[in-house]
Amino acid sequence: MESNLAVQRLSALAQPNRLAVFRCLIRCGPAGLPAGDIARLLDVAPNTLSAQLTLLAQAGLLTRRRDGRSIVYAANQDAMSDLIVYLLEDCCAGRPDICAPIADAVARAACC
Amino acid sequence: MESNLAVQRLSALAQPNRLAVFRCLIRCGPAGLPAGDIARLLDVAPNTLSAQLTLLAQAGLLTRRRDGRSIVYAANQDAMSDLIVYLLEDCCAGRPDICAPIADAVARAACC
DNA sequence: TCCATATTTCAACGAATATGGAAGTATGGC
DNA sequence: GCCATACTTCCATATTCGTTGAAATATGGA
Repeated sequence: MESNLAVQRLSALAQPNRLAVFRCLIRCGPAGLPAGDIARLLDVAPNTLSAQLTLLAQAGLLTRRRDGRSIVYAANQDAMSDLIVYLLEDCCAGRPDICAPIADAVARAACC
Repeated sequence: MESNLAVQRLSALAQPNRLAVFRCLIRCGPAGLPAGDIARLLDVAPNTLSAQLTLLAQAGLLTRRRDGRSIVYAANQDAMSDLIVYLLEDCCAGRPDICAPIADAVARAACC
């Protein structure tokens, strides 16, 4: 993954509403949610939310598809794993004792 | 981890220079690097870098200690693991098939 | 076709951020 | 004490970001 893309994704997530949107969609899984439902759930103006969704989608963190009058957004898990892998890269310079704590934490986080 | 803290950490990482600083320090491990060395490595003005280091440290992503005339910065791995755990939280709403790809990617990323 | 719903785009404003010059603080050596 | 080194803090400026009202687009139903 390129550094620019990582920054773009981190920027997209680095805002309270956008992080909430993303986490909400992560929990929804591939089914996703229409923009309107997200706006209601998070109590954000539709046009404001639209800008936020666009930003997340441009960063590759969300996918969008039309379903009738609604536009359904869903989290892109690959983008998320790529970002995490990038952040963990080269974390111990070959010394396992250094990054063992991180590896442990990640293993515990595996939710399934 | 609180949402606010997650946003603060994501914001701190969401800038090319700061991400480079953090990755550089992750690779250095607990030994860390003096501010001046980082400035030279990344070719950033000392005062600009100082502001960036302060921001990363305030987010808890870096620790600092004085060593003679130098101030040595090191990556805080716990902060990083906490952030990653937070980002992975609730990722599959109880359905293992959904987040298996993420779990796989993270397992592959375990560098040691 | 006409209307209502769902969402986006545009333009503009205030707020927050990034950077750099200049001055300040802390440490170590003479 | 004095000076050089290593960083930081302060301040001003330019840029970017987030939000909102208003207008535009797309879809589905009567």
